[in-house]
Amino acid sequence: MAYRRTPAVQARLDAQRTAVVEAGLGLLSEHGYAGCTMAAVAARAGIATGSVYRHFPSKAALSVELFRTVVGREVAAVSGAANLRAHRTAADRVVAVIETFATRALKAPRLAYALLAEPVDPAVDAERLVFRRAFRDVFAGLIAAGVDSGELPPQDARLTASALVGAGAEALIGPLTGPSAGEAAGEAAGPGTVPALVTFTLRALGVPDADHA
Amino acid sequence: MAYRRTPAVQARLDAQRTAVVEAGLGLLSEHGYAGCTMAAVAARAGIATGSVYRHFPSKAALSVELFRTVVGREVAAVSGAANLRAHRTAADRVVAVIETFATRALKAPRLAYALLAEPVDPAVDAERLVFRRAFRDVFAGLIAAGVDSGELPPQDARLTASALVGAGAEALIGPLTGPSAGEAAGEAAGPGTVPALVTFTLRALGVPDADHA
DNA sequence: GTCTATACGTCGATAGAC
DNA sequence: GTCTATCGACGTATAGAC
Repeated sequence: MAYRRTPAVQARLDAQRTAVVEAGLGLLSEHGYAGCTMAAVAARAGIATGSVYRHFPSKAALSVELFRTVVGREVAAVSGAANLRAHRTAADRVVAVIETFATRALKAPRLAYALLAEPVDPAVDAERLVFRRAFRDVFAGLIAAGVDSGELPPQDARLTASALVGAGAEALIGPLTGPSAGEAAGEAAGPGTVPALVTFTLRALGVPDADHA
Repeated sequence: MAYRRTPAVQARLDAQRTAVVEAGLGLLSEHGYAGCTMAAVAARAGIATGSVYRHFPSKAALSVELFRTVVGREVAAVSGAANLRAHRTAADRVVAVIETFATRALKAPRLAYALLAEPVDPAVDAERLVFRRAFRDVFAGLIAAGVDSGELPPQDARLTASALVGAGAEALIGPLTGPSAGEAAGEAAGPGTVPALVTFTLRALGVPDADHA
């Protein structure tokens, strides 16, 4: 008689896989990809090192899954912020996205650095491209609407959106690495980072009165 | 008696190393890092695959050297453009950097994509961070001067500089991948890319009359 | 240049599910 | 009784220290 996986076993396997992912997310938040060794993940998940390979064929595959999971959260968060009914203008929505993104990043700097800039396996690098596209599309929709309504000056919404994604990411990398890493001083994540980024964004969009209170 | 490398041998070795780098640069320009296999580099340099390891301990080391070489050129090019005496304002200089960078990138799209976004070995990824810092510093100096002179509104020059680096890089990735790669249409590198990026830059800097001809 | 330490991925053995 | 999941140590490669 052939062996058939019972629901109980399947449930246990699923739980174990979840535990692996949870362990990986925890390590990623605390020590970035540098701390995500297979041994460390396994230990935190309470299983043997070799058992991780029952769920992921390689470290790269696990790394990609962790990346996608975290990025999924971030995209959902900024999308939610953009769609709040309190925001009446396109600029408001774009700013909400930037603020949400930056605030969340600065609140979890190690994780944000891991997602944005930490040198990683090429497989994860490839995922970064798709995640940036996702953010770009969020921006592009908002900007296009603003241009159509006449609120924003005519512009290539796609290009402006890409530029804002790059600007936000790059502007955060400095403040992100400053406090945690032992870099040369002068990169402190001053409390002015988010407002400064917002001002940059509004100006870049071509909002008439960019220097708002 | 110990073996002593004669000048003639040394010269031949140096020439071989140069040939390897040249071959790598050629492949990088034509097919990106994807085309830079050790075998392909060796073949183009006219030596055996194993001989490449006489000059570079690993593929990663060769990749890093190629990256640094090309980026060095780019930094020199934009620095030169920024320092032209014809430019009278800080905004002019910043725009010159952006234009130079973008124009050169669009003229060598495969190479630019390799430098900016292609998934690569983590060692090259780490180099990207230092190269971005170099560009940021170029911008930061120009912007700080503009703020000091009152030409530009008060702002964190460091942050604006970082944001512009990210914006320029990200805005180009789309147009760069569009024409060559078989992506979905709509990402064409229209002739308006550079002007659009310049407009974005001027607005972001807070230049009063950003909508210049 | 050697030597140690770390980390990925695999393997044989054991315990347990069917 | 057969097949599978788990363990944990091992092989191998690589990076960093001395």
